[in-house]
Amino acid sequence: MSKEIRVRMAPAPTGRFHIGTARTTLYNWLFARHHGGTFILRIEDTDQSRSSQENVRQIMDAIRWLGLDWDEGPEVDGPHAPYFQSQRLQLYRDAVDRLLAQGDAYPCYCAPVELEERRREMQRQGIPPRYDRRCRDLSQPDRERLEAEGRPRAIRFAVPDEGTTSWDDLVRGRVEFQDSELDDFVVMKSDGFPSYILACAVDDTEMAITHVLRGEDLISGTPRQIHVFRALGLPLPRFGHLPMILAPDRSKLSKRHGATGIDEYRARGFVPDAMVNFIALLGWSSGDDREILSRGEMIEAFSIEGIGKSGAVFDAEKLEWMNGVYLRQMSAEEYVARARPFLESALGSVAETFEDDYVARVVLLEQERAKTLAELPELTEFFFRDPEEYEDKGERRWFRQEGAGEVLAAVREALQALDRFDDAAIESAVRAAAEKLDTKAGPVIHTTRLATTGRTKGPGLFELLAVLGKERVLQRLERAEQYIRDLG
RNA sequence: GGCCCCAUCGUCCAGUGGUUAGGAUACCGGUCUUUCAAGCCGGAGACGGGGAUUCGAGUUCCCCUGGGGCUACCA
Repeated sequence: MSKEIRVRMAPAPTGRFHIGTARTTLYNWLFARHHGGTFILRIEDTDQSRSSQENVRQIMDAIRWLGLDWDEGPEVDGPHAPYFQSQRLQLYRDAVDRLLAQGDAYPCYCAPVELEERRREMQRQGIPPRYDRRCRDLSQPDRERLEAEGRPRAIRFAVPDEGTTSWDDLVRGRVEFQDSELDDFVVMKSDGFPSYILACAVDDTEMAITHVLRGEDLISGTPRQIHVFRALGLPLPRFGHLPMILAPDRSKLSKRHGATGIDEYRARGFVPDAMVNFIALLGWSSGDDREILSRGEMIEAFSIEGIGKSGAVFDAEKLEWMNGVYLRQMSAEEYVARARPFLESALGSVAETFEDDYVARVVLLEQERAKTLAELPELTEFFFRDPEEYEDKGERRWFRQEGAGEVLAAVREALQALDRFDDAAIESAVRAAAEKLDTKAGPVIHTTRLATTGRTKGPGLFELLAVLGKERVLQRLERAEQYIRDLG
């Protein structure tokens, strides 16, 4: 019964691609995929001074990194190309001309500074700051005079004085605004570029968008847009306004709250699947208790009914947990491939000095411990460099113990004798050494760990030693023995 | 200030008139164990307030309170 579903994400390239934008993108994508519809990416670069190519690139990078592919849009094109509003100016001009011809819009010659001044004055008097419509009923001679003066002009939409504009919001139900609350909004700026309200309405129609899913911050623009659609005789899409993503203090998430850009999370070692899963659950629920959902499961379960109405605080701790889950369930190949860049940027080119296989075995040892890829360099540093010092706590507990040096010597001798240096062989050698020393295995293991890694925690000792390799292990043990002798 | 939206554990979600109000995270305890994690088991932790409707309200309605968004020639 329903025609093909077409949705779009229409970011303005005026800043980084942040969490909130990512979620809107994701919901649109899920909605399209769930219904076998089309997901379109459109760049709303109508703000000439703040848009940049660099931001466009970053936005597309981020969306691709998240794995949300668009069916129509920049670089993939489609039947409604171009997908940059800055390249569709004629369309908006035509629309504005029609509005003008119909008397639904009029030129406004007020300068921004004047507007600003009047706005302040209204605020001072405690009345709602709104455009006073002084250019709405300009006489023809006045217009010609202003025009002759070469005054810049914007085009404003003439909103009716009374009436109500309402729609059935997909997530909120009926929303209603009094037209008397609306002022005569700008539909085309003096630089000849359309305003968001107009461009968006025109494009949504031209691109045959059926559902507009966007942030709640745009809800008050909706009645204005509806006026534009109606004046132009265009069919209305369905609107759905998504709740905001909030900072821990429940205000709108912004830079001052720390990382908000998707690229920042990427740099911090989060993986796309975890990001997507986590963000999906910020304001949407499959209806059951599942927390970890694959993309397929999300697509399958996604519905607008499952979207909540209230704002959701972004809980970075839960994201970390979820990222850990994804890291742990990731295939060894993918995990290693994703981990490697983080090691190299932090530790220099480990690839030059260490075999690929060694690096892979190292990071694999930490797969179940890491919450983010970014903590890998710190976690695995001792695999690439000899420990320069020993943790204080460990030193007091193990190295200053009577006979610590003998313990290490015994372990070293036992390991020295090994031909095969693998987990099992190491384990039995170490345990045998402990037995010979007539002590429990625990203290021997801890002392050995400290001697070979400088730390009190980390991967299982036997696996760790096996990866480190016999030569390095023996060397480090010897050094530690010397260190202990020097302690006196 | 005006308009619009929202309101269940600290946080994210279930719960669509009858539930010991459920799960996840974070926190605490236990267990496993060579450490740290992970896992497993357990604990603590919420319906903002007041009316109304009803035999019965977290669930419906109204008011209050609280929070948020918008209030640009930005989107």
